[in-house]
Amino acid sequence: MKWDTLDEEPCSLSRTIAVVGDRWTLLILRECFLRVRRFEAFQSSLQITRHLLSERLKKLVRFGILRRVPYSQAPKRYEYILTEKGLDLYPVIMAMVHWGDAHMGDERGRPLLHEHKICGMLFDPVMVCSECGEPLHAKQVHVHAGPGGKKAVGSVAASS
Amino acid sequence: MKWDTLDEEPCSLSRTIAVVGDRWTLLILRECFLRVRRFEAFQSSLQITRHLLSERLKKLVRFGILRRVPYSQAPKRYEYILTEKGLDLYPVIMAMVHWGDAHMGDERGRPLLHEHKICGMLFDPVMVCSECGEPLHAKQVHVHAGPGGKKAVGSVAASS
DNA sequence: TCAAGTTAGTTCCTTTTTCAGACTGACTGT
DNA sequence: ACAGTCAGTCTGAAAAAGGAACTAACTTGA
Repeated sequence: MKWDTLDEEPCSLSRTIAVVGDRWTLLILRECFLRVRRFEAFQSSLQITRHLLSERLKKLVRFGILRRVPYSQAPKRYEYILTEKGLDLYPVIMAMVHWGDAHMGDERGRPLLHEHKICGMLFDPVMVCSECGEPLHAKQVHVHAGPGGKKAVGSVAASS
Repeated sequence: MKWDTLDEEPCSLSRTIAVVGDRWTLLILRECFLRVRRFEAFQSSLQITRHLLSERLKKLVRFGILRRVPYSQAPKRYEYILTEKGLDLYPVIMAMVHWGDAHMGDERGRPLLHEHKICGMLFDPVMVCSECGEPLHAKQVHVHAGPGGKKAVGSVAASS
């Protein structure tokens, strides 16, 4: 598996990793979800080197996750705004936040709490089945080769 | 933000990234969920260098995501098995797979299909609110500083 | 009008990580 | 005795990341 052709693998996880699976990308996206939009703001809140930030923003624009939108003509200045494709990464980030809350916490409690504006409650994100609505567990899922797949694979029962 | 102290940041996303946010770890975990357990099997299916595989497995054991279990005494041989903490990463991987299916597909269709053994249907994973059960969207979530947080932050309305 | 500040990068050099592949050691099966 | 398996380790080269100064095009305030 080559790192620079990961987005051509017949595996949706590989393709996602090709986009968000490097050292800074998910942290940049967290800032986007916290409404950070400008180069200097990303740089100072993440302490990422300017060079790498520049590269990562270009990559996210290239993959259609951020849009580079001018907000000043002279001098030319741009801000970076999540597209629909970028907004759709919210579940990925929330899944990681939730795992961190559950398994990487310290004695001080969780760093952030999330309130659902729809119901007004503090909540945790839960991954459910689109068909029956039940929470998903690895051992209850069976994998089939799809049309874009290479070969059949067994059931995704986790090593127990 | 330093890469090697990311797991001490007051941010659950950073802490999760400290564990699974490097070049190979999530791909190794995908193999674990596909019931791969042995060094040679990881190596040949991922084409990862043996050195890096060894490092990554050690790291996953150190963080309590895999257990190193002997299956042969002479010669000493071990296999790597997901712990509960590791199994709990399933939603992270499924969220990424689903995003890849939705946004990185090619003309051939999705590589894998998932069947929920509970209801028998092919499904997509959906992230919902633990309190009201509605699907989550970034713009409907408001963030508050929690006990382990540093400072208050605004609402997570995505840059629109 | 002139110096200082802001913003969005680029350039250069050093350090760290990753890659590719050979090598080791303890066995097994024939 | 000899090839093969398995789980790694070692080494040197290549790629990526880090740190910090520099550039370009303005704006602001004195």
